[in-house]
Amino acid sequence: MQLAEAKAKFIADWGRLGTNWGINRTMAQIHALLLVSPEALSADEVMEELAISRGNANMNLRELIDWGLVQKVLRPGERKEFFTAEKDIWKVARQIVKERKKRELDLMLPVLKELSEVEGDKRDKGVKTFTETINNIRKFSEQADKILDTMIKADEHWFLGSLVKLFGGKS
Amino acid sequence: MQLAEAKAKFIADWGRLGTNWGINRTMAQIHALLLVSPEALSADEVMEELAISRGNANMNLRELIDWGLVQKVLRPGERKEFFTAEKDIWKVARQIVKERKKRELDLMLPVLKELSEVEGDKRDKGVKTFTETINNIRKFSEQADKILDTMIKADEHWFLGSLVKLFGGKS
DNA sequence: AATAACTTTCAGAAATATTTGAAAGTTCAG
DNA sequence: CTGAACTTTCAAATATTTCTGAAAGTTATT
Repeated sequence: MQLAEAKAKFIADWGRLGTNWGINRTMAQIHALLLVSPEALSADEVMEELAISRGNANMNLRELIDWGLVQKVLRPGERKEFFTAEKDIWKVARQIVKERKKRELDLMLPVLKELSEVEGDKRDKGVKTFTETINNIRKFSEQADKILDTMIKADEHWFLGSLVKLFGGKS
Repeated sequence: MQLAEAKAKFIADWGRLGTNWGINRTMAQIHALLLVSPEALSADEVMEELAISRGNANMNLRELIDWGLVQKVLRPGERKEFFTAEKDIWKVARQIVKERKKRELDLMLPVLKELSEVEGDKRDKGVKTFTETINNIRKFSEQADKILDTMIKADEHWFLGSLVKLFGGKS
């Protein structure tokens, strides 16, 4: 397969994958494009490569920067802004975990606490099942919270090393 | 908070969460409803509680069964089918991991292999960056693949026990 | 202060995903 | 077999999300 074709396939697949995970297709595609670009690209280059509008490119680049996956690069003497993506996949994964945790798990924990305090007779089956389920989810979430915090802070070598040791290095 | 209100909040929040992860809102809401229902519910009860159509209820219940998160229950002497959700959150999480892995990671790995074999001069910067990035993603994915397989097979106690030991039990 | 070179915004248009509901299909008791 | 009680299907309607592009905003230069 030639580079151009491979690149197009990667961008399309990364976009499809994003869609399945609640990330908009274009945002994932821009990310894919920058991941495989040796140099930082301008908004115009992104627009051109992906055949999208200026507004769309701008909005999704901003979102990617927000997620900490892309950075602006300024070239001395040029007005234009260029964009480049972090290429170390371990760092990318950690950043995504960090952001999703912040946007979802951290918001969910207080809600679960509140829900676990529902009023009512504990001998009532409805109340009992509700409370038990919520408490289970809560316990699970709190454990996830700790583990993810550790992962966010961890260095790749240490983290994967530990897991591989834990789970056995050989498949 | 009273049970009815708490239930409604949980269903709404679980639905919103699903949306962020590429799962359709109604499917997540049905799942939430069944998670907190002491008894299995009929399609009619689900329709009524969530104010959705018969077709919608049927399709999303089927999807949940497909994902292994919900089971049909037949009551002796009744024609109607009832639906119940697995309530052990660890099992639920494991099941979701298992299915998503099957639907996404397992399909992605061969694609990454193919992409990593792109033709072209390795001294070309474009080819070099592409190959390196793909190989990085591939290595990462293969490691994830192993770890997830272990998790899928693991028993809760052993798995979380190991992680907690690894990451330190106290926050 | 005027202009050029950019970036950002946002209302309306377009694309995508989800839902409805009525008809068709199935199963079973009589 | 027939009809009642259900479940499934799917084309059309609706809702939601995303995208466009022109106008407004910004910044640097002369």
